[in-house]
Amino acid sequence: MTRRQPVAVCLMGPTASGKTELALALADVGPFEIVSVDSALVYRGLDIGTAKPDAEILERYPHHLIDIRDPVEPYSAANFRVDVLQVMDEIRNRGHIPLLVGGSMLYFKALRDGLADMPPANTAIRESIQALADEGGWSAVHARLGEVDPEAAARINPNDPQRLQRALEVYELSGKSMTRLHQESQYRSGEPCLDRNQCPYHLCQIAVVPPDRARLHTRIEQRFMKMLEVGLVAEVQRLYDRGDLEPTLPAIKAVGYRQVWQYLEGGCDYATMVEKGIAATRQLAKRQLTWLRTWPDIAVIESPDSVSVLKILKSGSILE
RNA sequence: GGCCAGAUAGCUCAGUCGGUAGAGCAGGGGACUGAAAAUCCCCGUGUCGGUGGUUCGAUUCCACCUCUGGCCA
Repeated sequence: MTRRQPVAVCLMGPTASGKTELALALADVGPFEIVSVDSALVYRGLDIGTAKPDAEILERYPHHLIDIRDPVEPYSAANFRVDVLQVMDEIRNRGHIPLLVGGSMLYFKALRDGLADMPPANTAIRESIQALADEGGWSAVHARLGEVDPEAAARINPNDPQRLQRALEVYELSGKSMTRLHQESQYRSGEPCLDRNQCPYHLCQIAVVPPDRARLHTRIEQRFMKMLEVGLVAEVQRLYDRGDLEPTLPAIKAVGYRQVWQYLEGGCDYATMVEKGIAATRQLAKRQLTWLRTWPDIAVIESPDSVSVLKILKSGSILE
């Protein structure tokens, strides 16, 4: 079977579902190079709490897009799309197949569907919008957005500061509404515009979806307790002690880090921190499963079993 | 042993001047375009500790009992 597009394999699934071990097993038997699709693994120094593979594993199984940012530098889905396409091309040029593994579903979506051509985040603009919110509440931001982008204002909940801020930011930076930029990226001269958004790879998408939520919850709890045992608090303490990191940064808002940070600040006791950290991980898994439930063109497996994955890859003619 | 305060959703608690009850957290479902491990939306029936009594009617008032705190011995 011939394909016009090169192939890449996507391994998706909620946190603690066993994606990493599965990827390692596949790398042993196929011409794969592992690419992390994870918004927290990109940060250096976030190791234990992100369940990042240890140095020895990374030595034997190189992972792309891990440890590519300092925690002070925010990473984004747009950055990811640029980086991942470049990495995938390099892998392809070596005659290998990209094995994309992770749980950041927006990143997978950005790769698959592309992103509209919009200005990147801008600190100064965000601060000015935050100032407007501090003064008049987020309803004031919502009202302002209603003047420049009524469709976005109708779509975005007035209580959703992140999306309100972004939508207004896009207008302030470009002079065009987010709604209009979104439309312009889909159509150019009245014709569907696919060159920018289309994914140049054929994606074979496989998801690990544990059928038993209670068991997943148990795994999550055990894994968090293990992280604490092997030094999660000390790891966050090192980040805390740097002095240049803020709890508003994406890296520090990551599951586990946010809760331990709060504990280190004296915001809660140890037991509460543990409880909140576990709950936050369960909630993350739930959101990831929500994405997966309606994700198109996906092969679902119930456990991280490399045999069933190989069967899928062979039936799709991705492996011999 | 005596006195006092509690006992209501998985947890912490509010409340019902007597007409069978509601918040936060947890949990479930959903949304998702440069912060996404983020951000936001929707979802609350539970022998109101047990047994009796008063009452048309008790989770609410009364008595006793059980349990948990605290104080006094």
